[in-house]
Amino acid sequence: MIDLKQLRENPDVVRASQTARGDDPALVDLALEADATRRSSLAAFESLRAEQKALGKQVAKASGEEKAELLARTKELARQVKDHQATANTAQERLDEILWEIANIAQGAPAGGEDDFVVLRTEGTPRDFGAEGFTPRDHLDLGEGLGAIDTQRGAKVSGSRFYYLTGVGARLELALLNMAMDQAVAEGFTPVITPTLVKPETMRGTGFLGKHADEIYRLEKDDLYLVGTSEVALAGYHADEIVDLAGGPLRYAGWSACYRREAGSHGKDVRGIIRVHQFHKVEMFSYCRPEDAAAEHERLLAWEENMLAKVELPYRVIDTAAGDLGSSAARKFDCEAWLPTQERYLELTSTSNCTTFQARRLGVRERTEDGSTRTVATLNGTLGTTRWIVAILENHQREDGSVYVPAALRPYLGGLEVLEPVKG
RNA sequence: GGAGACGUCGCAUAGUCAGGCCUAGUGCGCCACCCUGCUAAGGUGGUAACGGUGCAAGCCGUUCGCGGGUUCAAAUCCCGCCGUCUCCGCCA
Repeated sequence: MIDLKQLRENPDVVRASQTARGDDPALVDLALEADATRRSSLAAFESLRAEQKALGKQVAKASGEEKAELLARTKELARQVKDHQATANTAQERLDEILWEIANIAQGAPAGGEDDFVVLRTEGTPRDFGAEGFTPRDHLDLGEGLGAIDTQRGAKVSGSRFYYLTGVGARLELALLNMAMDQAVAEGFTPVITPTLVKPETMRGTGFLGKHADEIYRLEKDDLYLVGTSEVALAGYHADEIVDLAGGPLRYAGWSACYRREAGSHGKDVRGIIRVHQFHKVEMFSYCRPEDAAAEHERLLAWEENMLAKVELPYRVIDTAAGDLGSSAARKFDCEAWLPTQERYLELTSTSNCTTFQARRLGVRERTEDGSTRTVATLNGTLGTTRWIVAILENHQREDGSVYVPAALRPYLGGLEVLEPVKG
């Protein structure tokens, strides 16, 4: 949720952000209107309520005829108080409804939609398989050859977009995620294994129940949601708390399974494990002071790039356009690895600066030096996911179907330097 | 799944049975000041969040797990929900 004070003082900034995102700028005026209604109705209720309380005290002291007369007056007053309270409540609810619909204010992100990103940098050079004299195989071919990926049985047991990781596939995922965890811990993150089922208010607070609510699994019977990322559980971790940021940002590295319905992506990335309903991820999450958020965002990006360097992948960094941010982010950087068989870049990491948007919805504040409280900023970023296996297999494949293991990963694979095919 | 106990201002606790003097008391902790040549001890005052209003000091409202209800008036009475703990059952 954006800051109501800011909306009052700089409505144009919010309107511009809504427009850049392709959202409705008229919401801003609806909010201002609702806020005015709320304030006037609240003032009316509060003065009546004060009068009622004062009269109530007199009732307690009075007796006899005097009391009867007071009771008559105060009865009528009570009725009015109730009416005004209802009006004030309605106005408050109306305002909340609108405020919860307004997305975070984009900051520095290019305007436009999914295709309007800006490429910030390109790192590493894709291999020239033509020069090497062979046609690269895609990750599923390779994965099946290695006995690492089994989508057939995944579909048999759970349906499309499910898979088994077996043998070196399972080991590779564990290796990658353990390496990610170790890096995070070395950088001072607190490792956390999070719940993957959360209550509606937590899911709503993180901003995932807006336009993309269809992406999320919901357990109707229990009124719980399956998280699409541990960001959700980590954002909720300090909900309704006043945290201490005097010693710097609070940084958590979440390890969790992630679940996505992939509604509306029928026919897209149907082969292999690029786009699946369940995967595993190590996610960085940071609570910091609002003025430190931009710098923290750069740090999260740098840590992501560290991981990409360790697995020796060519990638580019993009600055996501406003319309592709998701409702909570003010800015988002994605790292996309080169995918040789599709000759395109594939998102491997995503880091978002949610400024105070999520924290305000979730009630995460800090104590300032003057003793007051204020909302903190939250950020998140990917350190590793199952999908990385796709890029690792394809980029590090050799003509015989074996796969080179990046040096940094070897300690996590018992020293294995090459993944060898299990058959022909 | 069954039974019971509990949920109060950072922590601990009083208040709930008998609704109004609760503007939620007390202790601890914390902060400021005073006193004591230092330290210990002591004294005085302060000590929540959110919102409204005001240039400001301040004033007002809301919040006693959450949501409803009864009443002129609810921490207190009634209903529903959530959470914690204990015991029993069931399953690891």
